[in-house]
Amino acid sequence: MANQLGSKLNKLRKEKGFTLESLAKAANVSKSYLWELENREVNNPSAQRLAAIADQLGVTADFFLDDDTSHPEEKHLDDAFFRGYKSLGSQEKEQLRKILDAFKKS
Amino acid sequence: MANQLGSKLNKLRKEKGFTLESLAKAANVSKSYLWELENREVNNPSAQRLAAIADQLGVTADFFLDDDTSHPEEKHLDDAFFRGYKSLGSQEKEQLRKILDAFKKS
DNA sequence: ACATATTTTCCGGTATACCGAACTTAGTTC
DNA sequence: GAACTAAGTTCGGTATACCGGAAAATATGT
Repeated sequence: MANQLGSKLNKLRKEKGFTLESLAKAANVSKSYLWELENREVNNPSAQRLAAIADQLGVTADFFLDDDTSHPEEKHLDDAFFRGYKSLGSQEKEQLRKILDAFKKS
Repeated sequence: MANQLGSKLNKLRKEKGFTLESLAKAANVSKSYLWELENREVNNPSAQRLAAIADQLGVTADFFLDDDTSHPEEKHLDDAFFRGYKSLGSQEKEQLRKILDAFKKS
């Protein structure tokens, strides 16, 4: 599994129930290249492709870039959530906002 | 100036008082390539290089990647929502995340 | 107007990101 | 235990990311 990016990617992919091929298709990458990302010693994917992959896995691109020293886990969950939220239509956003307000009052 | 990434980069670089050469040196990139990023029609920098550049400019790599689709007024609402979300406890965040996932599937 | 210092643009070459398709391995069913 | 299937692995080739250095262009001083 070789490198930092590789092991993170492999772990996340399996957690999300993706196979190399299914994730490759979803993120518009070849599965052979996906495999290289997970297994080769050194690699240097383009920002666009990495972002596409990260997107499918529900995280942000820098999740794969940061060396996790402190506890970025929650931060990345938050960022991913926010990105998902932004992709919604306005009436759905509105519903989420109301739910949030309800939470804040308890 | 051609592309989205390019104009953002050029603007930010000048705001921060960098010349092509000084930023290139700071971010460990060749100045010629920096120029290409700013001026060529199409380009596809690696995540690492883009992150290094973004770092020197005091932004995150995603800054160059997101297409700013949402309108500025909506953006304000979004940011406020995100701030509220982050102030929640992890259980409540988790619930919101599940609701978001449900929305995304429709 | 001329020198010269600074920044930007151009270009040839090399390394490698990324691909398609073939091959291997591991499960599953009969 | 052969025959299918789905997942993972390997590999040759092509496009392009990225570089060094040279040439324009632009700014600054005299």
